[in-house]
Amino acid sequence: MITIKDVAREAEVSVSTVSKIINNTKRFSTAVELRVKSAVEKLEFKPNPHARSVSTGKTHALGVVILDIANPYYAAVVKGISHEADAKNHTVLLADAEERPNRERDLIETLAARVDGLVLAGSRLSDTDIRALALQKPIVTIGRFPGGQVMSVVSNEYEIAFQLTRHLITTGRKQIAFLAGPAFWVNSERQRGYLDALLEAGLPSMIYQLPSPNIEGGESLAGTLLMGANRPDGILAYNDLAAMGLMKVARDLSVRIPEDVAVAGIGDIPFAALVSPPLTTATVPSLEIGKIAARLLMQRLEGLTILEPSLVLRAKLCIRASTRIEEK
Amino acid sequence: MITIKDVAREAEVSVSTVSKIINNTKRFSTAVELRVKSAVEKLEFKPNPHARSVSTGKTHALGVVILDIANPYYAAVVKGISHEADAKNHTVLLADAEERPNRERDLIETLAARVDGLVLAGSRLSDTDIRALALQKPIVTIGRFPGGQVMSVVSNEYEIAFQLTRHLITTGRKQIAFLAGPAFWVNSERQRGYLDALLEAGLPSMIYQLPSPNIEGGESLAGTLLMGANRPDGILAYNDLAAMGLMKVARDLSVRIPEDVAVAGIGDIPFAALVSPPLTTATVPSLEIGKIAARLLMQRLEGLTILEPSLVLRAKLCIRASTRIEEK
DNA sequence: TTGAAAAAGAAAAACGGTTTTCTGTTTTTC
DNA sequence: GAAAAACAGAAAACCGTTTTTCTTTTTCAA
Repeated sequence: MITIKDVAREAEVSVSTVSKIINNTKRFSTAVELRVKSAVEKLEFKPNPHARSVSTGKTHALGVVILDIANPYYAAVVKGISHEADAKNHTVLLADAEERPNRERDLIETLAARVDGLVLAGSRLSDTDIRALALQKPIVTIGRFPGGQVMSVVSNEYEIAFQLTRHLITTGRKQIAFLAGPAFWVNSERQRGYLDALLEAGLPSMIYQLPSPNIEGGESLAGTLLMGANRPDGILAYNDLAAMGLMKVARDLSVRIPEDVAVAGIGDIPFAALVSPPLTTATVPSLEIGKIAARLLMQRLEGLTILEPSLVLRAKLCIRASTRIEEK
Repeated sequence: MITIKDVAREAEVSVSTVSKIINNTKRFSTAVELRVKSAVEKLEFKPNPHARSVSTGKTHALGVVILDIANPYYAAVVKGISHEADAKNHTVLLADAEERPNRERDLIETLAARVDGLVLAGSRLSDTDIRALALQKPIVTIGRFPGGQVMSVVSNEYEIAFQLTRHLITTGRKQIAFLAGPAFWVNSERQRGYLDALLEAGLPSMIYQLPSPNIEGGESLAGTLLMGANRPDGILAYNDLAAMGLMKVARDLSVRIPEDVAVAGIGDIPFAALVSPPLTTATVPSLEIGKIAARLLMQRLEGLTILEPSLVLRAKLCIRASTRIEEK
């Protein structure tokens, strides 16, 4: 390993001089500056980030804990975060919680020690836990609203669920089910939106709990739901994955979509447009959400006072064929 | 921040004693041991990993550079790596190269400084570059075969492409196109398999270059391919994403699958079973590939001589409706 | 009982950086 | 033309660990 000492020797200056020139924290004569820079070039010196961190207490890295890397929704969020972090010369370190709270806790702990701040992209921890973490290290959550020191970026969950449900009602559905995700903020809001839309129309509600908010979850619920006594004629799923899992089983069972059952998801992952029929959903600005989260975090790291520590970005309806019935 | 010094003070022992007890690198009297351990408990002391790394030169972390986090294929690979790393108490740090070689280079550089070894899950760098990197730090590639010091895990690409193509031929296809991915080992092998199968059957080959090996790539190629003068009646795509992108456009253009064109992908990502018709593909043991890659890397880190630095795992055909024609 | 070996634990050096302090030279300034 | 200020650069202290070295005590065999 080639260290700052080697550079100092090569350039015939002191170690401190090299350090200051590298970080240009002080100006030197052009002669010295040149010697140092060419020595750095020649030896291909890369400052050891660990040593740097020990010394400065900063890492210039952001940690991102993803709820589930297999959920394409988070892929876009991550790209948003990365782009913003790149722009400010921060490194992004990712970790996949695999929907397991204990694993998430471990990851946060190990990651926290290695970065300046954390983004929790879909957490399974309690609000209290997250608030406690935020006392140690700047944290921004995505899709959660823990309050306290925690900064948050979310979208208008209530509204889109309300609108999607209303859309289902508009197409003439009378028995609309909601496939609920894990009991956290996002789900509550979506569920509220769903319920309020039904209330408004005077329709009954049917809520089913997804065992997991993904393809398998949708699949596992589909059997009872589609073949049960009172099959719904409309379904709003917690997310696109669950909706798509359900649609697969529907196809296997020859339940027609949207004729027999209309299905809507939330998220608008790239695959939502690929299935047949294409999935009605809500387009969540995931890239933008990631960007804002990163921006918020880095502002906090720079010591700026965050004016709006909680931002709500707007998702929009995206009506596709899975709910559309041809005009009769 | 609470440091080892605080613990030493609290336990009324020297710093070195604390260090040695924590890493149990030396035995102490039970009295001292107890004092130190309860001090650690009480103060919730977590050793600073950076300081540790500076001192030991080890990080106990593996870096994983993913070609594209939006490609679900890699999600499974990452899970495989994580599980194996967990089992040996290693931290996994992920980074998303976004299919951009320059970005990949940067990521590798920053990550290399923070970890003990690297997994490149689908690289865009040249074999030479990768070999050069492997001289600095242990590297295992997935889906590449750079040789030199580089360890590799791949699957039987040639064979599955051959079999898929032969399958298309068996279903009566005469004009079979290959949508080629980036010009690296994986693609060459798949292409070879494709070509050899055609050769065997005495059929002509049609190779189209995907602008990018993902949904958009498949979509952008679909227009000319499906509406052009000599439309193929069978298509083997470099991967599932490209196949699915193409299928979407086909549906929009009312080209029937598999009646007009049979389509096959490679990878068997979870979504391949969800589209309509379900996609014929090759099931690549992605989880297992990740596990083996991690195992290989960690063995090398432990100084073990790697007996087989290059492993080939077997993928299997997965025939679904996108190529199947009902018996007439 | 002695005296060498072993044990227990503290002190100090090291890891690779950054930052503060210090020491000579040049420049200013009047 | 002398004192003060500014400048250039080196030296030393420090960050939080581990590891080596050193000192003091204890143990145990002869």
